[in-house]
Formats: sequence, C-alpha cells, structure tokens
Amino acid sequence: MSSALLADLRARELVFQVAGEDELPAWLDGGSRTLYCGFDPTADSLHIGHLVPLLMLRRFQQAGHRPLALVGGATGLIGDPSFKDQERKLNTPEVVASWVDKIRGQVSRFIDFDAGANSAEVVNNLDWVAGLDVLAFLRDVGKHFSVNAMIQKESVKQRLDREGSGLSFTEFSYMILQSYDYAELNARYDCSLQIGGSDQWGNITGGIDLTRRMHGAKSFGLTVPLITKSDGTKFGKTESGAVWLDPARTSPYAFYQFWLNTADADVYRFLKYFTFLEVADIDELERADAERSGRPEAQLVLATEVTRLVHGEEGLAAAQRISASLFSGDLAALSETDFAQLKQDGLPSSTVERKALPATLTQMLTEAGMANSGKQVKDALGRNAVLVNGDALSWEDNGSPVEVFAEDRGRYGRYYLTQLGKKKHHLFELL
RNA sequence: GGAGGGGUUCCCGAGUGGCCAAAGGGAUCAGACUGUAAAUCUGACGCGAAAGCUUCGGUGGUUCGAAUCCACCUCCCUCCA
Repeated sequence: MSSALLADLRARELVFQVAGEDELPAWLDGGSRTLYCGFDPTADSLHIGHLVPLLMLRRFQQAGHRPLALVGGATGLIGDPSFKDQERKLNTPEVVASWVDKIRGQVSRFIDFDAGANSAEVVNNLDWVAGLDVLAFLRDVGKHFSVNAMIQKESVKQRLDREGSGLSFTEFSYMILQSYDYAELNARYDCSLQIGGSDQWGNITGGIDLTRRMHGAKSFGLTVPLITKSDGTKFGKTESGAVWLDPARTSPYAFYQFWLNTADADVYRFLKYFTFLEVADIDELERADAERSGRPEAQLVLATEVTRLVHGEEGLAAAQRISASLFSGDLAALSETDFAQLKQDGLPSSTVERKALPATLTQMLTEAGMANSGKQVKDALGRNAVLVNGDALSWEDNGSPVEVFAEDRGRYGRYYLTQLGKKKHHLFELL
C-alpha cells in the first residue's frame, strides 16, 4: 500500500528530493513506519507555507504510518539559517515556549491521535536538548560533524558568500541540533523518515548521517517542493501579509478568499498539493473547466476543500456565507440577523457611535483598516471606488461622514456595508 | 586589536551643501478591461481633509540652508592579527 502512497505523491508532484530512494518503497511496504516533520515556533501560528508538510504527515498516516509532529522548542531558540539571507533576532525563551503551545494545538488538527498502532504524537525537542550539557554535546555530537562539510551546504552558502550579511555560530549550529533531533527520535521512536520543505534538505541529510554514526541506523529523508506561483511572486503572501492558519490572525473568510483568488495557471497544481481529492478527479475537473468558457470552477473547489480542512465545516460555512452576500451583490436581501451573522462570521467590522464619528471618511476608513493611509482612500473616493450600501461616494463626501452614515441611509438604521474597491469590505454599525 | 567599506522612504537602489519628501525598479493600493482571474494601460504610493508636519543608523556641531560637511557613538561587511 505504501508504494501506492509514493506513486500518489509523485503524481501530485509532492516529492522533490529523496534520500535512500532505492530502498524507501520496500521499506515503507514492509510495515507501519514512523516518520516526523519539524515545525519551529517562529510565530504564534503556522501559516499556509507549513500546510504541505502538515498534510504530508496526514497522507502518510492515512497510508498506515505513524506521524510525529516535532515542535521545535529548542531549535526555535536558535534560528534556522537555511536559505535565509540574514541573521535572525533571537526570541526569549518565554515567548518561544508560548508559541510552542499554540503550534502544538494547531498541528494537532491535522493528524489523528487516536488511530491505534499508528496514532500520531507531538514531540518537543526541548525535552531532550534542554538537559544537554555543552561538553557532552560537543564531544558526543559535535565530533561527528565536519565544518568543512557544513560550509559546503547550499543552505548556508549564500550567507557565507554574501556581502552585507554574516552567519553567527549560533545559527550555524542549528543543523547540528536538528540532526541530533533525528538521531534522538530514531533511538526513542524508531523514527526513520524525516520529511520537510526543500529548504530542509541539508538539515535532513545531516540528520541521516548523524543517525548512522551514532546509532548505526539506516534512515530516510524526503522533501516536498517549494510552492511556486506561475507569476513568480512568492506563494502565501497577501497585501496584509502571510496567510495564517490561526483564525484569529486570518479569518476563515479571508482564508477562503485567498484560495479563491488562485491564478488559473496554479489552481490544478494546488489542488494536488493541498487537497485529498484524487488526482484523476482533479484532472477531470481541469478538462471540464477547459471546455467551458468563463470562470473555472477549480478555485471554488480548492477554496472549499482547504478551508474545510483548516477551519472545519463551520469555518467554511461562515466563509461561504460572507462571500455569497458580498460578491453576489444582493445586499437588499440581507435581513437584520444576517448582518449580525456576518459580523460574527468574521467579516471585518466595527461599531461606531454616531456622536463619535470622525471628521473625515479618510480617517474613518483608515482607522477601520480598509486602507493604509488617507491617500489611498482619497484616491479611491476620486474614482468612485468607495461604496456604502451599494452607493458610490465621491471626494466631496469626505468631510461629511454624518450625512453618509445618516440613519435613513443605513440598513435597518444602523448597518453600513462599505467597500473600497472590489474586494475590501467592512461593515460599520452605527449606534 | 589594526586597515578598509557600508547603514537612504516596504524591498532593491540613485543621490556628495539649496532645484530633495528624495531618481529608477520592484512590491502594494485604486481605476479601465475581465471571471472577485492573467496580461495590458492609467493613477496613487512618508503623514495629514487642508494648512502644514516628520524623514535619509543615533547624538551633537558647522552653515542663511545638510541625506549630503565635521565630531563622537552604534550596527553590519571584508581583509589582516
């Protein structure tokens, strides 16, 4: 069944590099194996860049293997230099510890802890690194590493070559720590496969080498490709920054919209990366979309699937509710409770007291987070791109929020669905 | 410790005394076109409704006037020890 897994992964183009390629299929077929993937706490939430490896763990689990999600309480204190172009700031132990907790919770959504023999587990490398003493570490672990080899690694090369940046010993040692994780997990859990992003290749092979040297054990590594976009821009970024998995940082609605806006040139590839739909079905969808003219259906499928995966049925329903009311243009159909529901569903909204209305619309919309500066609002007003409950405003209206948000212009006397441009919506409730 | 090079608006990167809120590119935002795409074209892009205000690592000087000159400090890079 595992050769089938590998075949499926390849069909999805999810396999970038493999260490131990010749033996891996047979090894996987030989029984339920333990594998791991590490997630360093560099923020209080994971983002969609982490999604592919996360889903990868799940794919392996579905194929009968046991996934370990390693949260890097120790490595997060050091900072991974791999392909970073500059040294990173160190976070305090307290902060990292709090992030570890959050990320442990997030990771847990994707793998099954109650699957009998191949139940997943979350581990924290701080558990075995914290007690390590320096001399023992240098003698027992450091001795296995050749600096000559380490500086040959592609992942640190640009930092060594590049003018204007350097590489501290702290970050340089990261690879050793992560390698030690692998060796440790191998000893503790018989874990013999590590997966990760392609930027982790150097760390993974380092771990394989160390595992062999310390324990004489054979282990494997597999990386997933870097997710690229056809237009060359970085995947996972929006105007407002990264797309997070934490609903408090990126609402299910915004999350859904992110996927909905996937370019045609990327969407079928992304369906293979980010969903559990069969490859054949995705190909079929692509064919169907190509035959039809107009908007393809793939984005809708992608947004639906991934939102459900990350935010559950409820999150998906909320995202769909908001999207439908905002983009189908049928505002008049919204009932009073619908408005309340939209607020609850995560449509950006704010409550303003009538007597506390700002003097200008630029101020008001900027404060609401619809624009970064008054200039942008001004620009939009000048182009009839600001609408309140469907009516376009002009620059002349800027000084008179009181009239714009007058009671008789509101829905049910208090709701003002405001849009700036086509995609930015904000619901003002005036009291 | 020594020698040299450098820190400019989100990023890259011009700018060596006034014409500089600071070239150019990228990113971003808005408009047209569309499918809530892509490509393309247009406009905006330090803050402010405006008057005006605040920027060029930091502090203090020189000067009518400084991102540009001087002093000190700080951070980074390269080479030497």
